[in-house]
Amino acid sequence: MLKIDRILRKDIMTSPLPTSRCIDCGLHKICFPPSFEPAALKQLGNLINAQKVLSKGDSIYRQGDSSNAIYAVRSGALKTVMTQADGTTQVTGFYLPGEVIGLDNLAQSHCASTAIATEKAGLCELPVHAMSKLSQQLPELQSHLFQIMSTEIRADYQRMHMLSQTSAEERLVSFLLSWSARQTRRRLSADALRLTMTREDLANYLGLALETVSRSLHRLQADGMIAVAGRQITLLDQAGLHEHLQRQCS
Amino acid sequence: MLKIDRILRKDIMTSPLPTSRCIDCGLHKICFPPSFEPAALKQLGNLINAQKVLSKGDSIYRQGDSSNAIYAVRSGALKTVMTQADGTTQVTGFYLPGEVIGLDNLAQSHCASTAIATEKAGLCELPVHAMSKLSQQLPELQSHLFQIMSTEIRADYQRMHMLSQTSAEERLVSFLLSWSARQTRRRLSADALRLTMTREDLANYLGLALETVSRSLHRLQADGMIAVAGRQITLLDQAGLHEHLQRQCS
DNA sequence: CGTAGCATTGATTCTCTTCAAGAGGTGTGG
DNA sequence: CCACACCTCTTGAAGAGAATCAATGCTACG
Repeated sequence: MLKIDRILRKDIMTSPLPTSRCIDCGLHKICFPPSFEPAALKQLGNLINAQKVLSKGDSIYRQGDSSNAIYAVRSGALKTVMTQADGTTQVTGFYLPGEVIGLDNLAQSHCASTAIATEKAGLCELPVHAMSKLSQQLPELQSHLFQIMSTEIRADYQRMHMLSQTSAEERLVSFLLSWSARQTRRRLSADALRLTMTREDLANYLGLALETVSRSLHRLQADGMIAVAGRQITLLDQAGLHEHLQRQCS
Repeated sequence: MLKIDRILRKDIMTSPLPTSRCIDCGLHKICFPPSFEPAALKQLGNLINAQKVLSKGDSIYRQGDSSNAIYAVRSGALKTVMTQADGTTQVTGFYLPGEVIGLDNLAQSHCASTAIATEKAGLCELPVHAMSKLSQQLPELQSHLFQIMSTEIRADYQRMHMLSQTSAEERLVSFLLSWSARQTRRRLSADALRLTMTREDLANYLGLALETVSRSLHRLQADGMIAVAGRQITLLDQAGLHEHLQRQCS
């Protein structure tokens, strides 16, 4: 018998649980550091209360929803978007398998953003309450949560620097290199990038106009640094790209 | 007998501990939510291993230092600064009494930024290790830490939106209003702001040139929204300032 | 095969930066 | 107590980079 907690949107499927054990998941070494004992992983797996499947365009939670879970991405890709009081929006992040969504909702009553699948995606739902409790017993889990949150904060500072101090081209380069690093983490090619978002979302994320993204990519291609084929981007000269970031100082 | 763990800089004073009990601190209702039991507060106070006093320009920790504590500001003001690989810097935050510095170092081995007093400041040092342990016993402390971290992440998203989507004037206005809110939290005037940083640091924080900050303040003054007298800024028309942010959409 | 969403390219406009000079304010030493 | 130096802030003029407006091209999906 399938216990369906609550169907938020008609098109979010809740699959049965038998395979929902972290230890069986090919991503567990990415989601959680190797220091985790199998026993701990099993406990963690036990508290996953549902695996969700989203089709492109579906949202796993929406801004204003009451927040009671965080999510680990198993497959596919998502973005998070915040709508401001003035109606403008900000894309706050892109998420790939092995990454965690919803840290900004942890210990908060309502969601501050909306998480949308940019392609068909599968997620594990981790109820906040149960996870807090488990963290009380597993110091390594608590510490891991502190760690991914502080890492997120650091990454945010990095991004603010990028948004406020660098040129359009530099932003693109730094984004591409970080995307490459994320692909590497997933054991994918460091050079053949497959972007999961539209130019518009990327532009919003980088604080640029979408035309500027297009033009900057074009310029990088003209310089022989990359090859652009729609969302398929190949890094031809990683060293050169890194140099691009080390702005020449006097 | 005074146990001095380690003096990082010659000019950081370590004062004796007798008054280091949160419950005695006028700020404890700001540092920690009212839900904290007196007993919990006392335990927390017990783990403060030093109160530090910094004079203007001193740093409590530096980028690259090994990180083993977070800090609560008791008095004065500080800023945090990150130096990038390319030598440029980013001011990542300004801190006032009752606020917590160093969340980005929690569960990380090294500090990613430097915390500098922008005026004489007093801080409580909270050793991370002891605090993690205590969080294992006090669910409310763990939850409070999760909460301030997720709040920080949300604020960062907000700031990214500001940095990437708004005009110089809007950034100033949004900064002034948020500064006003922070003064209110400390039961200070919501209108008579006393900024603690130079125009240069503010400009860097907002992603602008310092000349632009100066000019934008001038314009806001000309519009009768504020009165500028160096770092003393008076909000003359809060409603008008709020309108400034609700960009007129079609 | 046609349409809709996504992406590229071009021309123009505008905001902010940069460079430059000078004014105000503060602290230190004579 | 004043003078000088240093730091901070203001103001002006010129230029650069990105946004905006507009049109066209591409691709994928029904």
